[in-house]
Amino acid sequence: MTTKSAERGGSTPSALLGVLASRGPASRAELARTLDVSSATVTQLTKDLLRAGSIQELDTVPSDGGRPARLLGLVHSPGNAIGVKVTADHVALVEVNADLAIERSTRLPYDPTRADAVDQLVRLVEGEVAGVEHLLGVGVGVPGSVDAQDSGVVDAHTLGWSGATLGAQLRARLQVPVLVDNDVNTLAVADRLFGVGRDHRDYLIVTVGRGIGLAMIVDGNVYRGSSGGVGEIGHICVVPDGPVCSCGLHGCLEAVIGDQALIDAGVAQGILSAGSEPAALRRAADEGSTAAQQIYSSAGDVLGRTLAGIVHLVNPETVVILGEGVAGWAHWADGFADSFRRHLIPSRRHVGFQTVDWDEDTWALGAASLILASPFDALGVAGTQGKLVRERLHAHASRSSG
Amino acid sequence: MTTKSAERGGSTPSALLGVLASRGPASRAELARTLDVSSATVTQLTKDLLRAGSIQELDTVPSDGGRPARLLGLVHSPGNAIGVKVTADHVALVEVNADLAIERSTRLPYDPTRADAVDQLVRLVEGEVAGVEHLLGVGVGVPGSVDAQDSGVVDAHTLGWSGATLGAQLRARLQVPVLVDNDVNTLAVADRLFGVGRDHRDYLIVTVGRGIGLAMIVDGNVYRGSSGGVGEIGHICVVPDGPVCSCGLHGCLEAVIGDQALIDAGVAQGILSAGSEPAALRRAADEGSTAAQQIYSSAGDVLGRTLAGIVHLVNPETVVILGEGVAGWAHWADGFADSFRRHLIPSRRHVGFQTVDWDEDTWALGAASLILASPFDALGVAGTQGKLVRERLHAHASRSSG
DNA sequence: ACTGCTTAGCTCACCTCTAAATTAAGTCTC
DNA sequence: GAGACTTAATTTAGAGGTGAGCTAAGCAGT
Repeated sequence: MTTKSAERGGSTPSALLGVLASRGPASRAELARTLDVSSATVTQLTKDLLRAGSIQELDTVPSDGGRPARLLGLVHSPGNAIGVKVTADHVALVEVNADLAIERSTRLPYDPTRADAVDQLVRLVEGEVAGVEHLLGVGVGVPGSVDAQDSGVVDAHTLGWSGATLGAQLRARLQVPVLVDNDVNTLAVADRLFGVGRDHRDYLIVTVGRGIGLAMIVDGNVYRGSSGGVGEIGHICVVPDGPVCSCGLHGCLEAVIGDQALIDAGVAQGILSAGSEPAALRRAADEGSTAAQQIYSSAGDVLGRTLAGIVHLVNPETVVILGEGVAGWAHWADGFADSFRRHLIPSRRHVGFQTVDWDEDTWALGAASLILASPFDALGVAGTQGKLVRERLHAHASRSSG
Repeated sequence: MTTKSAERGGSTPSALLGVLASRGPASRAELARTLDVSSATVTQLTKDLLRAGSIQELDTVPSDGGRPARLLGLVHSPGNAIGVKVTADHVALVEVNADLAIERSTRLPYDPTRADAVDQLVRLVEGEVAGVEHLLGVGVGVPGSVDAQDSGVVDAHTLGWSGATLGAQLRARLQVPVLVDNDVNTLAVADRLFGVGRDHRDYLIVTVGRGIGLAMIVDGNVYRGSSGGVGEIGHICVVPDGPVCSCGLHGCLEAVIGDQALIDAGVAQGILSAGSEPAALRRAADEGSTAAQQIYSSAGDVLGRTLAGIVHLVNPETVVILGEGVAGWAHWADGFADSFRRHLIPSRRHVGFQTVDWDEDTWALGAASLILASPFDALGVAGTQGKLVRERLHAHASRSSG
């Protein structure tokens, strides 16, 4: 019966700063269109921000038939954000500025199965946070489900974590805002802010690699479902009574086309030795091994069939494919494209898909974007911590001495 | 970047009337909780409505520790709604009052493949509308995708319609507000207002019968996707290279467990004659035919596996199963329940499912609920037509002579 | 009867944003 | 170079909602 979020708390001024920070100078009219508020509101808010010294008038852009626009820009950079991606064997950290440009990047070995794993992680992040000036906050991406971004309680099968109070412990020790979310969701947040998603309101992000993940963008926001568990497509059954999966079920998508499954297939065919890395299979395919190519293409076939079904279900505008696996996408592509089209009903054949360049920092960048997206969090997904980020944004932006 | 709907247009006073109409008298405090607005707002709005004569103070309910509440109720019934469900061979119509109680119900033969099919439909509805006093509007459910409730352009493969301007034509001739939506979506709207969905914000509606359909409720609202096409699960491929489907693809869910597929299986096993009705198979199973029971249970198995995958994807609180097919649910049940559980990862095993009693009027009731839900349409899904319904609601409620 | 507690409902100051009208500052056309 | 047109920005009145603090009206224990 009810639709409004309980406490949105006037996020518009922060959103205004956020746009200027992440996209550079803009005119008032542009801001009004981007933020979908009236130009009257923008006039009011910019007046306040000008008086506070947070923003300044810059050049006038040449007219194209009407009154020329006056660009507005930030006086100071509003500060940096730190992104942390946790995996089963390492932690990747990045420090980025307000437009998600990397200032520093680190990878550290990490064992999440230790009893004091969370404590250990806190220490690693602490080292990174030390000495960062004007830090807006820390974003964390984990391979598992998270109850809420601002509380940050993590259930992650692949890390062996259940009910880990990651958010609370980081917050307590770091004394900066901390947001935690599922790793694929963080990619979706980043993509929506800085990537393909700027032009879409309803679409899917799919990751291929060690696991197979998905994030769903609904009406412009990442949809988290009833308990933060949207997108567990790695455990959709695609081969009844198929190979056993790490989750205990049979024939899961991940057990059929995840990195390990592809390697196992390579070993079974005698083209890889046991314990090979995903890159080894890719090299084999690159070098012309038809067996390796066949493994990729039949994985592409399964993925295409599965995603076609998902497209029937959720009717996205497009599908964006990400993850370590895209490095070998050239080999997936044929099997995938054909299968995807072939399994779509005619009225959905227009739905496209695209891969996006991948880098080993991309996961951590996604995590950092949780912080950078807080100004735009009109639904209040980021809760108290998001509000803290917005306060810091204002404080940093209006600092009196540059 | 933007999240707000452009024009919500103060639906709260209408929502207040809507609650009183559909759920009966309530106290101000109850209204505030139900509508998720502050009690201050309710005081203001009820004051206006009391002055306008739309509502009146009724009994005082006994206290349970605090100040006793004064119930508020409508002075006049705000009027009736008409629901229309279109199928490939007939049209079902109901007239309901504000709490979805049936006042009249009709079924008429109908041929949607005729060139003047839409015109014909308009005439049928026109007959039903004539003489209805205080009509709030007409809701229509169609088996296909609809661009938007208030424009009502229909693409329906099973009816042979493509770009049919159903909404415009009905509106022009009937001179009352008309809302059109996919039939499964109309069930979801009804369920959310009057059924199981009152207690859920994120869940799924699944229909079994001639086709297999689904509706997704996201944050309390029916999600329509990028082009009104959410829920086409009938054409998810569940058996690679399986039987050919009416859509031209192979192994679609509908081609495997739709009514026709079950009948075909019965014919193949020699327990049904060609051209039998779904009820014939059900009777056979009722009477102990193990072949018939086997058909149902393996259909249940496929459905369970598919829905488990969907639960992994969208993380609903629960799944509600509806449709003509629930008449034979006792036979589906074993195969389904086992398969559904078995294909869920442990952390999702708590997700339940339930069937709801079905009646041949249920589809048309869903259609009618589009009208009754307009007062609660905070997102503006129902657009201009929804606003017209709200205006009528106010006009009827405050009419001076009862 | 008195105190404390709970829930219901009202008043009021205020906040956020909007629509409409107005002013500002350019380009284009003849 | 005078209007016509276009787009940018401001002003103003007001819609629609909130939160805090208040009063009202019951219950329960002493």
